[in-house]
Amino acid sequence: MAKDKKMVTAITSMDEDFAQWYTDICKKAELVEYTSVKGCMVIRPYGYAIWENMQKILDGMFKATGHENVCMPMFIPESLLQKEKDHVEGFAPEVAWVTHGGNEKLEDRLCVRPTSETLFCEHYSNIVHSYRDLPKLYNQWVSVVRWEKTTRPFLRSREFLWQEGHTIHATAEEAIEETERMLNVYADFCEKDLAMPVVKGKKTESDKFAGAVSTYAIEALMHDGKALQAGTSHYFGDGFAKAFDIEYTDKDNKRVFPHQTSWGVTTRLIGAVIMTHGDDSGLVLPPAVAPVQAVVIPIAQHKEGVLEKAGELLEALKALGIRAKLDDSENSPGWKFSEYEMKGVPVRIEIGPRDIEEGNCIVATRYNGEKKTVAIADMPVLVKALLEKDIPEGMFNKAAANRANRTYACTTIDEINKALENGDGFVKAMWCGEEACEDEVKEKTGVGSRCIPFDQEQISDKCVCCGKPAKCMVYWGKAY
RNA sequence: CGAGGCGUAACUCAGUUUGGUAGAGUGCUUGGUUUGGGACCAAGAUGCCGCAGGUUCGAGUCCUGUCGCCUCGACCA
Repeated sequence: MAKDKKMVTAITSMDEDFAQWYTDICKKAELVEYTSVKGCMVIRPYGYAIWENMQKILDGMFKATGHENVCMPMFIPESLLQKEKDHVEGFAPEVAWVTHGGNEKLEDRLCVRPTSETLFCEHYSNIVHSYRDLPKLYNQWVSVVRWEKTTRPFLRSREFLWQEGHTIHATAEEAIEETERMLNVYADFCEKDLAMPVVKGKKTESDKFAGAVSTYAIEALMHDGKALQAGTSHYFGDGFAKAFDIEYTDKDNKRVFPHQTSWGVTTRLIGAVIMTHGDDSGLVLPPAVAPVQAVVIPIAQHKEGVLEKAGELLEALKALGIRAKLDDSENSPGWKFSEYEMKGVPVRIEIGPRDIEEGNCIVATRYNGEKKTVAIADMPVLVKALLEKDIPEGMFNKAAANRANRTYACTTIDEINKALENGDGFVKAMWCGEEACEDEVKEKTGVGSRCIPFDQEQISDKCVCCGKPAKCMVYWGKAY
């Protein structure tokens, strides 16, 4: 039976087992393949193409805001890693140490970079001497290694690809401005290009990056109601400069410590896209990062004229700058429909003998399953409009609606627990600012603080935990 | 690091209880018929049963050890 066959090949439904659904998509959409090293995966061409598209857009945004790309070494000497106390304490447990061949005996052990603040600092101490040398607005696209205990494709791997921006400024004001600017760049990218709504905010003290004065983050809510940190931006003050002896001479010939920032996003964004937009038929990609934006599927392609017409449609799409593909393989049309749905291709165009006779084709949009008949002559322009406007907006609104349904404003611990009976989600609740209350909320409800959003609301005037006067509203949630 | 699960064909797995010639479906190759939601028929190829010891006439199956992977928790991009 055809029905049984479909059961065999279908992915696990997201309601049944969200984690399994996620891994099924990663494998079936040919994004990743496991390797013999735990937590280290092959990012396959289709998955890597998504990352390349993300890189291209983000890199353009970085360049537009004055940043330059550099490349630091992969290895960090232990002595260098240890210069900033909080930083090393945060990262030491998960660094990978290098053993090497040959006779060379290293007094100073080397680790593989878990992040590159220390390398940038060492470099800055060599090249920053005068206020004329500032600012330096650097970024690098590399991989880093953190020896995580449990791993999942894209969400937590031991080696992952990212970009890390590291900037150094004459004043605190400039550095703080930079920190906020880059958080906004990330938020814009997520919302416009990934169609993924995010909450911008500040991390609590306990959740700060190791060595930072303050950490900002964008938080997104996944389809299952769990929160995912999609990007971070840190303000370091002059702490690293002091630890690494970075000093410059200002206009008044005084020795001054500069102020630094760092900010990053990773291939985790691919995981975020999967878990924000995906459905039981597979991946759903936002057009901006989809390796294939439109796929043309010929029906009864052996019949006279069908492949030729399909080829014309392909060329018409390409002429408008659309990343289009024609699948003229021998697989059945039904197989192709399922295949490109699994791969999340935003738009599908069907063309068969019947359509050709009528001068039409069928345009199907992935995220909402809509199919409509369109005159062949109008198709390319229509598809372009779909890709640029209707689909990203529709996807964003769908994700935003899901988040709204799963966002609960609560004034007491009991209310939080009651709200979470409907399923995981964001909890908006007031906080007094004490770490003890932060911990207690997590212990009693399972949700931890995600961030203190810039857009504050007055849910009540009392802390959700201790009832004392509240300082701010916090977004709480279960984290990935 | 704690708890659970799993390692047999490219993939998903059966076979392990009770030791006796290595199995199925999918996929792959070839030929033909098909094509508007994972098509059909026919013929074919594919195995260090994770690895190492042990018990035995004989081990995928029993014993010991080991390595790896997955999921869930705690920690983290």
